[in-house]
Amino acid sequence: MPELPPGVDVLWGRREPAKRGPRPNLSIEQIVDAAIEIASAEGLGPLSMNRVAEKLGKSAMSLYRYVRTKDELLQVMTDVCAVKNAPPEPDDDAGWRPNLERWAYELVGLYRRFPWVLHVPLGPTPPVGPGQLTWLDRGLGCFRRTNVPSELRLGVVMLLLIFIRGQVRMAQEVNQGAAGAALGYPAYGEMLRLVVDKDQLPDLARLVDEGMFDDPEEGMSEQELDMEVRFGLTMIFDGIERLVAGYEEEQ
Amino acid sequence: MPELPPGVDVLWGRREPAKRGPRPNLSIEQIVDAAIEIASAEGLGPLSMNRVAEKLGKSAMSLYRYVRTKDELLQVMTDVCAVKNAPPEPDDDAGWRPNLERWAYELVGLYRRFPWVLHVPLGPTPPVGPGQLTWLDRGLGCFRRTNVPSELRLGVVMLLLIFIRGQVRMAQEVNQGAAGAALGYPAYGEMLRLVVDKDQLPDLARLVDEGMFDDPEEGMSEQELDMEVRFGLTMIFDGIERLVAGYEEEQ
DNA sequence: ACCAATTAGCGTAGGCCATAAACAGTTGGG
DNA sequence: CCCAACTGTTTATGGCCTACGCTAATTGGT
Repeated sequence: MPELPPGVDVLWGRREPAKRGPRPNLSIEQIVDAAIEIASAEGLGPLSMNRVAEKLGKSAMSLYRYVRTKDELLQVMTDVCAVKNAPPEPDDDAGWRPNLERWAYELVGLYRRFPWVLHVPLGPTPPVGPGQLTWLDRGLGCFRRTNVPSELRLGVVMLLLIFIRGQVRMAQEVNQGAAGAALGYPAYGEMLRLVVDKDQLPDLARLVDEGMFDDPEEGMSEQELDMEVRFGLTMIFDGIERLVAGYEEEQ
Repeated sequence: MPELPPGVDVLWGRREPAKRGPRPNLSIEQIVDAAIEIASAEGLGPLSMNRVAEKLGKSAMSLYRYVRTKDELLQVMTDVCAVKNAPPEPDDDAGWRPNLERWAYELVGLYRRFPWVLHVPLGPTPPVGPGQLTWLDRGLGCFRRTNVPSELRLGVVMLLLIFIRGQVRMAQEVNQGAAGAALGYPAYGEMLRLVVDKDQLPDLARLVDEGMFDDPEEGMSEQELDMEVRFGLTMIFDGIERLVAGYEEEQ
């Protein structure tokens, strides 16, 4: 059996319990839960091995009996997060589009509830944890009653995964900017007015003049965020629809 | 005049030169160039203030006369990168789609040439540097000869920015995985076969059986990468086309 | 001509961080 | 009972960013 990348054995419960030695006073679940709690409350920045251990009343080094490295902990955290927030089961009576739309908006909700997931650095391999693979599977499952070829299914689901990740992250960025505005920086629209030149950036200048960048700084409501996502997703789904039109319902 | 966020004054050349004191033996351009060189060659990980200073034959602390913080350096680096690789000028005789497609593929090329840009942490505000704003402007400019409303223009260009960022980053991830495969991990398809259960992840299992995850591990060629991007972009552009169809060429 | 103000570059040091290595205490198998 | 395995801790190393203070260079004002 070849060696698996870090964290995979943990996630799939393939780590054999120790036979000899003192009984563990800690568990991976506790560690991961504590880490998730910190990250959810304060972000990835303040998440250090020391903080996690402190929260558990243990020493920092004790964690390394359960986790090979901090990066492994991060990878496991993200997958556990996906396990605890499972994707919706596709409804075989509905069409692929409503199913996939529900899947997409659930994913948006997950990223919005756990923003730090978007900042976890990429692991040494593509995702192989049960959580992320389940999300992938349920996305693919939306095409179960169609004849869409496999490559297209994978392409479409990947496209959605990528876009949703990016979109929610961008929304975070804007919100973060609004927070910085409270710290003394001028609002985004204000700053653009200071630097955007009508001759050098004419098309952008027009939008700035129309005040298109003025409102979002006030801290977008969830509704507005939803709107942004909805816009992009609608466009993508329209594209998908044209692409898979020929294969639909040809059981 | 309100205080601008870090780096903006530098990028727009609004920092007044010192009147008194010894002449600077260094310049922001040199520092940024050196940093970009390091990041391009080895990535963001080995990029430390010490490395940059070392490359310039100076001490680490001397850099702080030109840059307020390391994060400011990173923000400036990304924008300078965008300045030196300017977007294409839209051709007023062509339609919006070919123009926007050229713009999109140029952006793909930029991210592929400077992968570290995708890993620069987000700044305290949305981008306000001349480089990034120029890219935004040229994207918007593709709709110059249409009547597409401003909100839609912005939405479309944002959608493309987000998707391209995510897609290229994902491609990097896969390539990185292939590199890790050389380090002893089994190939991605191999790993999936180890963990994917036919009962729990049926739709994914089918793709795994078909060998859909087997080839990309060999280190995708540029051609293949282009294919992946092209697939997603085609889908998006089809969606955009439907969305803006009503406004086209109604001068 | 000269002093005071300003600035460039550097050395030191402090406070974080991840983690390698050695050690003390606990447990089950032979 | 004793050894081997295992847990949790202590200690130590090396890296990082950067606050602070110093020296030396340069210039404006008088």
